[in-house]
Amino acid sequence: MGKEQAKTRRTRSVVKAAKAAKSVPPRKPGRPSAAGNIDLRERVLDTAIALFAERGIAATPLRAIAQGARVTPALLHYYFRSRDRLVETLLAERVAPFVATSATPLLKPLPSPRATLRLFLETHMRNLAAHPWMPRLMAREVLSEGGSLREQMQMQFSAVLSPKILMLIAAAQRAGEIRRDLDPMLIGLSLISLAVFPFAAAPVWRGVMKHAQLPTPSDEDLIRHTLALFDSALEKPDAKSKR
Amino acid sequence: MGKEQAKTRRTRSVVKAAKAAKSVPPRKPGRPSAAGNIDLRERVLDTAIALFAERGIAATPLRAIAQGARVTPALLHYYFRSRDRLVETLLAERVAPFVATSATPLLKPLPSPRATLRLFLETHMRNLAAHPWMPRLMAREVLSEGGSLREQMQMQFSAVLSPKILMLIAAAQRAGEIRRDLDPMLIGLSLISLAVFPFAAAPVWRGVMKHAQLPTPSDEDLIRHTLALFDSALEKPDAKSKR
DNA sequence: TGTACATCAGTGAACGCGCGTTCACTGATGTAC
DNA sequence: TGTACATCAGTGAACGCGCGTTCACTGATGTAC
Repeated sequence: MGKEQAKTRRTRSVVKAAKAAKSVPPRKPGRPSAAGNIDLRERVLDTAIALFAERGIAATPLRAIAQGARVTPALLHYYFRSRDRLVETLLAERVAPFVATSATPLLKPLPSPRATLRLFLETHMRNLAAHPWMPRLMAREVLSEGGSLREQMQMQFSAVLSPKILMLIAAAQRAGEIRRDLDPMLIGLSLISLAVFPFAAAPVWRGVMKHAQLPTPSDEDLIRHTLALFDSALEKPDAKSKR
Repeated sequence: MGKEQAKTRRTRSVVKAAKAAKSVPPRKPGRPSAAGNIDLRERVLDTAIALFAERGIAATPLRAIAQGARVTPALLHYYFRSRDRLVETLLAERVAPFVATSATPLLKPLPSPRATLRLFLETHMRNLAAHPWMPRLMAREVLSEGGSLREQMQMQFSAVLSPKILMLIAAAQRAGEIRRDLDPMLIGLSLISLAVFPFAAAPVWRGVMKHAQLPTPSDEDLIRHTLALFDSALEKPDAKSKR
């Protein structure tokens, strides 16, 4: 239908276009990328990841993202080509940098493995606190059986984070810095649980606290508490009696 | 259209029906509830909760549940009237009993608050291990902003579990059974994290372990490990030096 | 400098599809007489 | 005992709706000459 009109429109300018095409080795004719579009793209990505973390990826319609970012649904396809590609983009431009930030202490280890582990825990928790959408997205989508993010995040974790963490734990055990009677794998799992779950569940327990009219701990309180727990939990059971 | 046929069909038997209706004070005429339908209903509920835990509630179509339980989508409406009511039924018949089981140690506390806490942790983790759909459903739906389960589960937790747990922790602190320098609220949060998250994330870390060709800890290993961590983490920091 | 126009970012309206739900209907079961 | 039929559990096909996606199109921007 309208395809004919578009073709006509293009044909009308073929001669001039050919002439213009001859004079453009370094710089194509036409308008270069405009000014405010980067802001717009970022706004869409921010809205998308917030909604995904809140409702789940599969349960969030593109129209909701569009409405949240005050653009048309067609724009999302103009920028990202498809819903799947939008999710991929989110992984590359939001999740991957997040993982990289959390991983920095592991890439420049301190002399003491235990201190490195502790620094990782602290860095990771500050990173989680600074990006509230991340723990919730992790807690939800990593669990999804066919989740689009899951395989990729699983790969990033198993490839980068988890071997390094396991090695640090084992090294700390060998150095006698932490108790030796626990499985390094399970210690790592406990650390991730202590770091991620409280942030992911924050809206729930903050709601419970408010309902009970109790003071709500801040993110900083939570980080301090978890580090204190880390300090004592892995202490070697010495001569003193337990329980 | 067909409504007319149905009306005719009913009209044809009005006389007999009126006669029958007169002779039924205690027991209505007609066929009482059949034999195998309870199994079918349970099968639908089992399928539904498994799929909800796997994909998320909002992302699971009724047709997928019907297919999984080998029934027609229309049957789900015949049994549960609507999608929302199916979710409510699941809460009442699957989630509530689960919460009740986990709460039993809290209702019959031992003399020692610390021992009661430990028993709760153990009971809760065994309960989680026995119902693999539960930790995943919790980890996912409790986090959902507008989740249908969230408010109700939040209410059950804030009404029953969380005050009792907080009181136990405070009592154990007062009795000198555990360290006093940590916020009871944050201790409770850490315990729930340690109990729930590893089970919810089990498919992920089991996948990572398999990929790295490492032996995978069993549920029982995880429970033992977490209880050992509980024992040492809350120990009072005595005279001996830390770190 | 002026003007013609290629190219850009972005849109409104419509598409087919799968969703939850509804509907008239069926064969089996059990009751009444 | 036989028979008429009310009531049951369960179904196939279709409903309207909201989804992701596509399409022809527009006005603004910038370039070529």
